[in-house]
Amino acid sequence: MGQKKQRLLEAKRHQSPPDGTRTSYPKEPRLEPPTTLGPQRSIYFSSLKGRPARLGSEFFDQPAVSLARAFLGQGGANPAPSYAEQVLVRRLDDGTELRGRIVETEAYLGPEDEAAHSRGGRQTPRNRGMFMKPGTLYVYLIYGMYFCMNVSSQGDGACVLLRALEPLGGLEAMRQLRHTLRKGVAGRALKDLELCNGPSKLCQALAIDKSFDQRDLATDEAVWLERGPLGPSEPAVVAAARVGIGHAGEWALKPLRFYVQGSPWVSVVDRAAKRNTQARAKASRDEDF
DNA sequence: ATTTGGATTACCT
DNA sequence: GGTAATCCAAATG
Repeated sequence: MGQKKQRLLEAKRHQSPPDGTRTSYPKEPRLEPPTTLGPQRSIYFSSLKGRPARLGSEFFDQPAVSLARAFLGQGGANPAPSYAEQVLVRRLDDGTELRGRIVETEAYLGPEDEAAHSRGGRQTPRNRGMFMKPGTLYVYLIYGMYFCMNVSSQGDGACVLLRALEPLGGLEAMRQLRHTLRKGVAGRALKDLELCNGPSKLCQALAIDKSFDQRDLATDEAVWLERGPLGPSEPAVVAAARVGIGHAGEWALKPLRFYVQGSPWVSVVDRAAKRNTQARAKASRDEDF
């Protein structure tokens, strides 16, 4: 009931931060600028003051939890005072660039993490990417039909799963990719919110498949990471239990999933965290009076 | 050589 | 809230 309303309120709040500049979510499907020709600007430099937009290997060389938060624009190895949420960019063969701000991640810590594919130090042909240098992609097939995309971090067998993006560019191409790659023939058009709000959905939307396994996010021509626009402050990040790992005992409960608080683009909102947030918000409202 | 199950999604009641 | 879909690869014999 109040569920939907709450979500709208959250979206709205996040849409219009008090001081404006940080984030703005499109109110309606936005038509993309022409994507017919090759890049109209360099892949490596954005218009932002000549600052290199592409993140290099050093960014990925931090522990999994730190990297998982850094993807969301929080602390970590970002040179202060840079509080940028990171943008994943995928350049299709025809030159179309698809962009999405990373809003949800999960950290997998390596051998000791019972929920990780690398648990117990298992190293197999499939999960080799987890053990390669930070910034290496680990893409694997799940449930026989979907892909998940991870980025290797510092630490043996540690990596970060990308779980959700806020689509920023190439939305129509994403919609088409999702439409054609989706299993059902069925066909209502997907809402913007449905494009990238899940680990396998974002892989479909960006046309990421097994062929991207073990590629280097720092140097690959078809996929890379850019610093988003700088914000005045770090985004609020929620830490919650990871999704879809019923087994793994105590490890299933650890707060190793991270998402941008209040973002409507997140795949799963943590109920407990949400209640706490509301309680805090209410408390601070009450204090204001 | 066989068996088992999954870091999910979409559609059902 | 429940569950079918779908197949690779890890685990086991």
